[in-house]
Amino acid sequence: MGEDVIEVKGSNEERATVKKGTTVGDVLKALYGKVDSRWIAAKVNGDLYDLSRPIYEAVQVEPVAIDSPEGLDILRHSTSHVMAQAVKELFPEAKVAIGPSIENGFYYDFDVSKPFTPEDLEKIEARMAEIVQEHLPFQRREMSRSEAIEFFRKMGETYKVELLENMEDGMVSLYQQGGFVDLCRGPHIPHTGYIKAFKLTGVAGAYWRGDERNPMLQRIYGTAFSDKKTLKKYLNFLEEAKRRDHRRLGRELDLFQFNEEVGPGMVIYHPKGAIIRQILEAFEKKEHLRRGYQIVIGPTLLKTELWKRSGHFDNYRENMYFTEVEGQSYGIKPMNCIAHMLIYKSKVRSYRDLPIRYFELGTVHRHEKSGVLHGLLRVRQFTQDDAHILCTPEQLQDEIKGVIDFVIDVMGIFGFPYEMEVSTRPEKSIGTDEDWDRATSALINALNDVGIPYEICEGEGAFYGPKIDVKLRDALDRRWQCATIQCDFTLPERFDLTYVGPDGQKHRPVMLHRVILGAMERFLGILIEHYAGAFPTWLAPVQAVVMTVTDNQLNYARKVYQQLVDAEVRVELDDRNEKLGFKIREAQLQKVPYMVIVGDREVEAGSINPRRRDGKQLGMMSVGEFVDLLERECREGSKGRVGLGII
RNA sequence: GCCGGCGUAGCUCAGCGGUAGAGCAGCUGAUUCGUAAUCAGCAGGUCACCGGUUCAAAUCCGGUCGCCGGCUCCA
Repeated sequence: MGEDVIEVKGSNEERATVKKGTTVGDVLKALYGKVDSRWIAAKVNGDLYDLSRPIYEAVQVEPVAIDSPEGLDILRHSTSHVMAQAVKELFPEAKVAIGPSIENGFYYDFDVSKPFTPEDLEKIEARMAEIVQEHLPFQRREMSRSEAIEFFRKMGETYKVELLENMEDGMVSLYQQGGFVDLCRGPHIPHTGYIKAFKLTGVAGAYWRGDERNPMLQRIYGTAFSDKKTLKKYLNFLEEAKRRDHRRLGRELDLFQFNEEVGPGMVIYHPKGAIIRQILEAFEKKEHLRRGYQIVIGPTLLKTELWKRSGHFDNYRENMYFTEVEGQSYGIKPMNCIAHMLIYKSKVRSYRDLPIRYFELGTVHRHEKSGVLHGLLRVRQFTQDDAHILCTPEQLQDEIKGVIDFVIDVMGIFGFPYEMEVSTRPEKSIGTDEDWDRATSALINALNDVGIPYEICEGEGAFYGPKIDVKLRDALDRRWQCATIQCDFTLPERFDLTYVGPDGQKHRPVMLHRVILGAMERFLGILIEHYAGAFPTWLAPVQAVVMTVTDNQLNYARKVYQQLVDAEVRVELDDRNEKLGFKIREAQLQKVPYMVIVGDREVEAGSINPRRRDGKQLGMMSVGEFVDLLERECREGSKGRVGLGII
């Protein structure tokens, strides 16, 4: 083989020999014998490369298509560069910060004296469309970091300079399309013409480097897809999500309200919302009792002295509400742990008593910043399905595993997809390294034991210990923390909790805070969006509506209604003087699982005629048969845990 | 808390310096009807709140409160 040629491999058996310095694009052509217009970049020995980049060594090359996950990432990243170009052309004084691709799109942050208006966005979008038409190539070049610093300093791009100054690399890469140059690792699409479908979706303030002490930049969000059809599909999904929004469904289904006169972040449950919560709470009590938890109830108001001892006053004061009664300062609980500590302390505990698991549906108040409130998903008063487990260090891992199993079991019943994260020691934290290591590995070992995937979030733990968080997604795919399992080293110590070991000596128990659903409010919000308001029968606030064809069947319908009430079915009677179709439509819009139709034929036969929410008519049956059917359906939907009449 | 947008009837929205509107919901009456909207009539508003500009403010300006989308923070 000559010195100026190299052998390259494809992803399967493809082989080719090319000259040194051949571009990635030409290598692909040699390997696969074709040029696919969907190919926008390639993986060279696993690293992403531009098609225009030359190859000098024997490598393995694999194409990246524009509609693959990695391809979409590249496309969106390139689109963010095009947006930045348009912004720089229209607003030359704007300084650019960062512009990555994100889940479902991209953004770019700019420092501008005046925030962008929606009209600005239209202009930017229009200019971007022109740039796309120009088919400007993305050109890569490399320079030393110090050269790059000088380069961007001359341009007045102070944010790029700051980024570069914080980098370690000796060489950095720059990308240019048209007159716009950006510091960037790449790769990019070959030219701007590859952008077939994009849309700017919004503008918002965002702190430089995500730190609220830094200046606020203007962030423009957008998205891009490989073709117009998929973009359309995505925009439709956003429309669909609006219809699933729990705030909208909460009003339409008469579940709850927020009231300006009451105050922000305070939920008022209407009868139909309250009954769902009652079902969830009844379900939770049963599930906890059968797993060896004891139900306890603590007070809402505790003396401020106690919050000082627990550390909340020092670490959590801004989020707490305080009040004064008879010259004594009290704090409203933002967490439920304190009373549980005091219950533990109420007598001498033996190692034989452990583990102790205290469960409380505890209502807490947290003064959340006004801008973060969000329907039921982020409120100021909420009820946690909270528990504190006190155990010996030896029992810790099994206890964690027990909680993980509990979470998996419950999520399985609701059919939620979820993601788990382990958060490790943050900078600002207390406790010894040994404690942290032991607890962190206990969490990780337990997850490995159970065999479910998880992400590690370095430095994201609570100041008092590492934790496992379980995240659920709302209708818009935003992630919300629900279940959490947190180790705590400080509270057992601050409250001097002990147990007597087999050696007759006092020992310090280990403590876990944990919630399964998290907050009832947040969980209900996710629940509403997950089912789009069409709750399964075991959770539906109204399981059936009895409706007559004409007023002639009213007396009979009232009897049927009463029989269903007696069987503990959540049932309503629609005795309005309306046509059947109208009543069905209303029940349908209320997403009631069953409509129980009663006409002359049913009166005659002493039966009822149920119609399911999906339109299926079940035919005539007796009330008893219908009750059995509902009971069965509740049991099936809740994996056997909940039947009729749970409360 | 920060950046931007928005607050008109119970709900969805129109009106954007010159007498507050529609559809749905509600009420009354008629109709007695078989699986997603029967017909007719009636009633319903401090245009979020406070202040300013103007002969005149729902409309323009400022402030407050609330909501929405983000950022930061979190169950």
